[in-house]
Amino acid sequence: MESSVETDSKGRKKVLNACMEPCAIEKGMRLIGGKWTGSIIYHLKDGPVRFNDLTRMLGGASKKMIDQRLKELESRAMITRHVISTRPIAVTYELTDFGRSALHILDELRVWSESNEI
Amino acid sequence: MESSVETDSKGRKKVLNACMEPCAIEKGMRLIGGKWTGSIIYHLKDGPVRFNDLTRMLGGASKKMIDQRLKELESRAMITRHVISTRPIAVTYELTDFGRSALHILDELRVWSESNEI
DNA sequence: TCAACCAGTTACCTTTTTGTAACTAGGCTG
DNA sequence: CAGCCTAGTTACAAAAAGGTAACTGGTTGA
Repeated sequence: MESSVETDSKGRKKVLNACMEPCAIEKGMRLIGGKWTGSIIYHLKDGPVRFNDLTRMLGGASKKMIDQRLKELESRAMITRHVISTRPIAVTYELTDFGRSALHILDELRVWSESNEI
Repeated sequence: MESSVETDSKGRKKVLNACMEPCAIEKGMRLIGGKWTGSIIYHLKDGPVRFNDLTRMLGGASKKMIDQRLKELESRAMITRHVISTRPIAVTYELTDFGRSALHILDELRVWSESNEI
């Protein structure tokens, strides 16, 4: 991440340590920066939540969106899906330790964001 | 952000405090979560940087991308643009105090992201 | 029986985003 | 003169993302 630019005697520029494709910040953003992704993680912080309850909590997001994000998060091992009953089908989503490790970043983001209000 | 779901005696569900449209986390993500946005802010952390130097540092991003992001950031008062010479035109971009206030979040994101490597 | 619940899924359409490559217009170097 | 430098801009095309609303197939309660 410590990129710098050098100029040789002829004015030709060269970069040291360029961020090729995804540098750490970009990679991190791709994990928690998608639309609604951060919000979903944040709403799981107090324990397992059921699918339709999530859709209700995140007023602006469609089921399709939430379904997509949940699948992404599960494939990255940030949440787990548990079927707690098959009769009237019931499912909960829960943070893994890895998912939980992102919470402090999201919480700082929330505090910062709330302090930006004018 | 403290959404919860209540069920009445008839099993009907109701949400308290649903996140309508953009809750704090979503709003924050829209400020620093765009593609390359976080990286640009982060690369300005040590002082003013020139346009083409930024494009060189962020190897994977096109000029168009960077141009767009810079304009967004400027319109949100997170960076400022300075023309330092018109003859051979030269411009630098610099963080404002507001832009700088996002750095600690990005730095935590970077640390977290780097620790995720397998 | 009607209506609401569960957890999704599906098709369709629109919007947004992103990438590519060429171009501006002038200046400096070898 | 060819080729790189400055900071962008432009047009075009392709790809990805997002929203809507209906539907599955079964359960439960009034």
